[in-house]
Amino acid sequence: MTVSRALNNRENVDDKTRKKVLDTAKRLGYKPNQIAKSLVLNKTYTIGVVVPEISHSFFPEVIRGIEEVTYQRQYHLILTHSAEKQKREKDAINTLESHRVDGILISTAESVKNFKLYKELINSNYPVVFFDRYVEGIGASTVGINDKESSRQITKHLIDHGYKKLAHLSGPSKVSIGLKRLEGFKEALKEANLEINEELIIESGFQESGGYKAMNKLLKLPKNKRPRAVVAVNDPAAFGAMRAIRDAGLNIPDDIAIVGFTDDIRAELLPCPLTTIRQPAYEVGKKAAKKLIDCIDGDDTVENIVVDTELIIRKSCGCK
Amino acid sequence: MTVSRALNNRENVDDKTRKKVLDTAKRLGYKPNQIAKSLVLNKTYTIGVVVPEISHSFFPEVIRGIEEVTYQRQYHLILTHSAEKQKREKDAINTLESHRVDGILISTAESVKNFKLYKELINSNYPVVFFDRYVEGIGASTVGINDKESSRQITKHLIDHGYKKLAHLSGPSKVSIGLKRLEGFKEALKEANLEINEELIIESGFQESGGYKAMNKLLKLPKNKRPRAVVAVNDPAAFGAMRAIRDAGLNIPDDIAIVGFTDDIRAELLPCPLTTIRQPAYEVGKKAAKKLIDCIDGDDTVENIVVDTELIIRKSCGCK
DNA sequence: TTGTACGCGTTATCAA
DNA sequence: TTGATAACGCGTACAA
Repeated sequence: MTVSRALNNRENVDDKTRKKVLDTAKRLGYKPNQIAKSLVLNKTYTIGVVVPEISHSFFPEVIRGIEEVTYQRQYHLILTHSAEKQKREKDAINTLESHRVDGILISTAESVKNFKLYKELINSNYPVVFFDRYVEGIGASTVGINDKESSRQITKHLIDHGYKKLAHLSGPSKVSIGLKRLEGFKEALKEANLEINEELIIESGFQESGGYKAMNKLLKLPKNKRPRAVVAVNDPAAFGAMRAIRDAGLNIPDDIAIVGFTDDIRAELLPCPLTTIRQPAYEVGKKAAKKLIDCIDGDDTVENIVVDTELIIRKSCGCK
Repeated sequence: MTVSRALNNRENVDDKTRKKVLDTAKRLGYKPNQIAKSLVLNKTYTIGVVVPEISHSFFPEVIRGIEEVTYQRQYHLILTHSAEKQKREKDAINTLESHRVDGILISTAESVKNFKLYKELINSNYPVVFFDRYVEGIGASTVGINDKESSRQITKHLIDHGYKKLAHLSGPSKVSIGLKRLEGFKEALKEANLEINEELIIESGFQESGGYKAMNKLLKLPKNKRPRAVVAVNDPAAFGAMRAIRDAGLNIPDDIAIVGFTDDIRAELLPCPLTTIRQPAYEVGKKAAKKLIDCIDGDDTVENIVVDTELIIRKSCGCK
């Protein structure tokens, strides 16, 4: 016990004893066993992170933000990856619980169809914060952007520059950010008194391959029905769509204009740089981690934290 | 004890008892406590990863590879980030030890000046595998590429196309891959009987900013001493250098040719696509994780695993 | 200031 | 097949 006190810099230890303990600890290469500590304190100083993908742009930046905060606040990070699969996400959450992480940060996988697991987690008082792809109204805080408003804004940008026939490549039907972006798209059309043509709203999902396929469907429409401009749910989907447009021998933006969402690192480097919405990934990571650790420390207010986005105008929209 | 046996699917439990246990466990929402398990078994099924950066390209892919293997083999991942700082790397390793991870994967930070900490780790029989930025000859396995040979190859490519005055933007002087790439560069010059001009070898480090600064130094040389082609230690350094060249009003590759190393996702998208060496990041991650888990499982052979690279010829070298 | 007893949740071991 | 006991390494509570 005296050893424990000495190692933890408590007051009530004789200086000589303390020195002896510390010297011996050093000599023997003693390393405190965090596992035993966790067991007795019922606290691991570890948080779990579940990301749906580890691609090249958005999520690594978010993770960097999370890591920054956890490092500062002396927490650690168990990283899991759902690969957009519901089963893997479930496995991840279960093992994070088993490892008794103090809280969990989640960005939902594309294929998640119901929120029972999340609800159970939250109802059992497990601290959970969603980031980017969130589920609202089930009692957990969220950190994200204003998807609807940002989507409305970028759609309006196209409309303001005279485009009238707009298509939308939408996200998976169950994922919040996809739905909100779709809403924003529709709202912008309504505000401009443009007809909403369901034929021009195609589910692409979040991946490049889906964007490619979805765009090809649009390109198969008779010429007079084809869209003049496309709002993609995110940048990867836009990249796929751009490839489809180019493969069809058409020009961006002269034949078809297109905009994305994310500001992927590749967006500005493309042959025709992509107009998009910049999401501050690093900020999202930091705020999510902060909120989670606050929750762990007893903050039980549920917040929906919104970080600001920025419309980045490049060439693909043909407005510049 | 019977409960433990039932939950762990052991043989010697009566079927009725087992059913009762499982039902009750479910009803109570029982989740095994991995922490307690770890304490008694002295095994956490967790590995620690130390990366020097979480940028947009190489390391996220490596991590994806690591995650794939750990998921399959039922391990978990504690991710730490040294941000290229020696102190943070040290903190990371210490806390990973305290968390009793079963093994550690390390890619060394740029600023690490001595290997004492690594040696202690390895000498205390802690399973350690280095990946990408490795330290050889201290008893740990490594997974990387043949840096020297790849560097020699890409340098030779430039020489074969007639360039005679070559510069090198080198990595930090203490990091293995930087040194090896420098060696490869020199070797290619020697083989071609070209003079090695130390004035044209400048330390840029691994970051874009360093590449920019280093290139500016080269550009300040009198015109007749300036290099005609530049071999950068990696792609980010090359990106910085390209910016410096463009800022000086010069053309790539007509005034100065340049090549990189990594095949960062941005390399092919640049206005002048970058000739580079492709490193199979995902493979590196998988092989490193596999080797580490093998070590944990008792494999005590020290291997230096080399994964193949590929020379990717684009426009920046002016050879195509 | 120092030390003793106990408990965290689990498994191994050995006895019933 | 089931159960009792001890142990993993640590911190809390209390006693000396």
